[in-house]
Amino acid sequence: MLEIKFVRQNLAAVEAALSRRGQSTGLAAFKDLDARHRSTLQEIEALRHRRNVVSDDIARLRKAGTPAEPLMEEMRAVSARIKELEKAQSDTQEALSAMLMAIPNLPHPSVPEGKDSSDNPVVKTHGTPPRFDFEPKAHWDIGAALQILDFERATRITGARFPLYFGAGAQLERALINFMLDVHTREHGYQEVLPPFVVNRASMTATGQLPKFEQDLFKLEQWDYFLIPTAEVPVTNIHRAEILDESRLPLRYTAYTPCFRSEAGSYGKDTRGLIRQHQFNKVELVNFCTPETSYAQLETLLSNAESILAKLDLPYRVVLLCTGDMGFAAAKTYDIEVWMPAQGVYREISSCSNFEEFQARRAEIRFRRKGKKGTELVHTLNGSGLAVGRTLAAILENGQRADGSVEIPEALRAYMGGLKEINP
RNA sequence: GGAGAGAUGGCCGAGUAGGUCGAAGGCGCUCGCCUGCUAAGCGAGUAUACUCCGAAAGGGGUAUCCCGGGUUCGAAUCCCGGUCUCUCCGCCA
Repeated sequence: MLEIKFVRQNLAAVEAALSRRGQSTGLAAFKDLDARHRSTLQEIEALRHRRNVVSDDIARLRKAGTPAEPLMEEMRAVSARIKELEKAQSDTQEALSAMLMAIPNLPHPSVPEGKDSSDNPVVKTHGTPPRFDFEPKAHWDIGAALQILDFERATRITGARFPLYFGAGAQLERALINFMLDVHTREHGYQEVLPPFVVNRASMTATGQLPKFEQDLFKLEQWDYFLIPTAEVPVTNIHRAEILDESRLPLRYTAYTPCFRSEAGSYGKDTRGLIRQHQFNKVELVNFCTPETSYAQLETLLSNAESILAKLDLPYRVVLLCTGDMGFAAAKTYDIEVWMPAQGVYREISSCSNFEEFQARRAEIRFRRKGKKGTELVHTLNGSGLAVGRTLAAILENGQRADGSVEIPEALRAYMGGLKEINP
């Protein structure tokens, strides 16, 4: 959420920035609504002041034994008027906040203008795609042949787009989770957390999934609770409504969770394999820091996520998302894309974003500087480190051999009981 | 699922025959003094948000004692609803 004062004072700039995102702003009514809200507020507050003063007078009169009926009579009218104004005020307030909640974050100046993913510049390429002297297979075919992935049976258990792993596949997924958590905690200094996988509406609102994107979420029947689409939600909300001490920043967490996404509107896309599932595993990195350090932290976060791919010897590249491709809450986002040989493309495997104050304002996560009065909002960042299912898919495709076996990256072998390859 | 208790400032914790309570006291923290060696003592200060005035420094106002309603001239204090926490019973990995 943007600050209402900022929107008020920079309405034209906000609209311009939003049009860079390819959004129609719908801010036409803002100015009027905001003005009405503030003038009514002043009126209400003046009346309340009058009431407070007179109430004290009444108390004094009564103590002195003087009748106060006339004043009480007057205050009856004042209170009725206040109630009337408050009712009107709550309507404008609601409209105003709905409007604010619907405004996406402003892109950072370093974010290139563009309309979709084809406009994202590649900022880095790492490793070389492997060369095969045979036609590389897609990971779903490899997985099926090795009997470690079984999407057909998964549909029996649940429905389309749920994964089912067996044997070395299940073990590999688990190995990846442990490997990623170990690297981030031991080498990068993150604190591991294991949060709830189900969260309430306030948490979803704080990180920006609600109110706009409810259709993308799985909602529990009978409860106003949701399955998390990413660990970002529960982990960012750890500190909701807190005022942190500056000395604790940056606060960095890593968390493994399953993620649940309804993938509304994605029918027909990536219908096969592990790329787009309703449930998948992810290790997430979350960072709370001071405003002046957040862009340096973003670079660190990105390199922390990249290091996993580097250690696994998977070729990847980093792209900078353009204005039209960024998520709702982000000010700047890098995507890491891993090489998928069967399709011959780089596929997103991590998304690392700086949200600046956007989430912190909704979540009321502030900090106090040493020796300074007042509070400031923290900046929040997060990134996948990494999406586990997609990493497994990349390992299968990049490590495949002509005989149908798959080589396990060296860094993972210790997590696989020394296993070097998965054989049919 | 059944029965009961409770939710006050960074923390602990007073405060109910409704008014002078944004809220005692303690702890913590900040600044100063004293003292001098890693202690104690003394003094002062120490919530958040919104809004108005002001170039600023700063000042005024409103709201907030879990949340939402209600009663009342006036509510931290009374009434209703909700949420959460704790205890006991039941059930359960």
